[in-house]
Amino acid sequence: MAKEAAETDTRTPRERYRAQVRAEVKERAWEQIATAGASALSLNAIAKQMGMSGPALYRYFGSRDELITELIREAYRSLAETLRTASTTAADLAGLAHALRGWALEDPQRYFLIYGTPVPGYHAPEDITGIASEMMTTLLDACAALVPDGPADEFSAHLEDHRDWADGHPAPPAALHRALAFWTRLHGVLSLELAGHFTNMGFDPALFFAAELDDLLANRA
Amino acid sequence: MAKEAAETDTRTPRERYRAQVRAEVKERAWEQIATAGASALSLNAIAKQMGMSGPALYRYFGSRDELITELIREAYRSLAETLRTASTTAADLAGLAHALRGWALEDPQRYFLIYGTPVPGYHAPEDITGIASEMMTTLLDACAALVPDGPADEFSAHLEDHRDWADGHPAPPAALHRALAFWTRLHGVLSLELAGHFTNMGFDPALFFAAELDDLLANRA
DNA sequence: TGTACATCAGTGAACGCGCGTTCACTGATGTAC
DNA sequence: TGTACATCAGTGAACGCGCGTTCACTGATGTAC
Repeated sequence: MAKEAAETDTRTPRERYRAQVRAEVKERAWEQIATAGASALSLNAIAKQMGMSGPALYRYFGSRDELITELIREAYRSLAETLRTASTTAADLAGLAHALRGWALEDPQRYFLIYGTPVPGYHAPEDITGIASEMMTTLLDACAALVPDGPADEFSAHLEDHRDWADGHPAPPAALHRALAFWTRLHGVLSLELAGHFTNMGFDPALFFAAELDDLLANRA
Repeated sequence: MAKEAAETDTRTPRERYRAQVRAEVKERAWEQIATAGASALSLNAIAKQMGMSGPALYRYFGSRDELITELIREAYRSLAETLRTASTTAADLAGLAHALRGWALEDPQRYFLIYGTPVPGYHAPEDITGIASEMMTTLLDACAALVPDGPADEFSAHLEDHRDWADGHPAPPAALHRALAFWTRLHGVLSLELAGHFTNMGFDPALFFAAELDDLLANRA
């Protein structure tokens, strides 16, 4: 999945085993999250599921919070990776949009883990911010390729002076604006769809998503 | 707040007292939700805060779930009411948008209670759907007043045949489309803002919200 | 106005549950000579 | 190749916690005659 498979594994058997158990713990955790949401995630339950005792997991994760943090990292990485892959096969915004939607529908609770209701107490470690913004790079690439740097609207002007989040990306302000709108508009549709707010409303969520995407693609200044 | 104050109160003292305690329970519940999120809501904690024993609350609410359901109802009603009020003073979409934003910022966790991550197990009682869609009526009124029923795009055509959710509202398809977009786009910006995804990004969320609103107001077919 | 009864708010004890987490320990696996 | 030691995965018992919820009961408040 990540590294190229060719290079020989220099890890000791113990290290390999550790990594394997850690992976299984996370796998079970994802199952739990998919079924009952992140708030229901329980170390003891995972341990039981794996046929071991609760305290055993403390060999692998320092605490419940540490596990959740790791899962959040994994989710952000997975999303970024998905978009990156999509951008290599079809480097347009439509491709990214559908990759995003697919990723979200694949596991709604994973989507909500990163973009859903924040737990008032929890504060993510610093490195998360960086990983979270990785996906923006792909988005900005696609937007920069598209926008003809037309006359900037008011907010684009504001973005020109507040582009820290773009992390040095050379995209013109209009592209920054479009990347932001891409993100928030599709999130708007997706999150409401995943949360079930469209059920019983009658229309087809996929068509609505497509319509929002079309509007995003329409290049008007 | 609700009914006109003039009409004499026909309730017995006991009924009045009951209503008062119920109200206080809900008030404390809202405090708890605002501070620690809905998942942390605890009947026992509320009871302790009110200086009574845990089981006492079961005189007022059948269960924890019943209390939460009541809070959800209250949130939907409050939002609908807020928009309704806004529409009487300034009956345009901009007024509604700012009322919505104000309402959301007033208590982010209340916003998330209805529009945030759904708990996989929980299923709201039927009457909630109706209350939830009340706010749509106000939205549709404002949109119908605005849209000149121009040539419909593809999704509007789809909406023409799938307008159950509009509950008989006579708004033209383009207005339906705009009402939906209004809802989901502003939700997109708001929910990400409230969840803190814009912090450290540098730009001003209020300006971005305004930009999205402007785009919504721009009348193009 | 006073007495007899019904209603109902609130208490305290209890049940059963699962949680995160610590600790001292066993036993297997790896390492060094 | 064999022995002595160190590392470390996993166990079981335990702590303390708070939760939702039930139940039998007390005592105050309201109602009917």
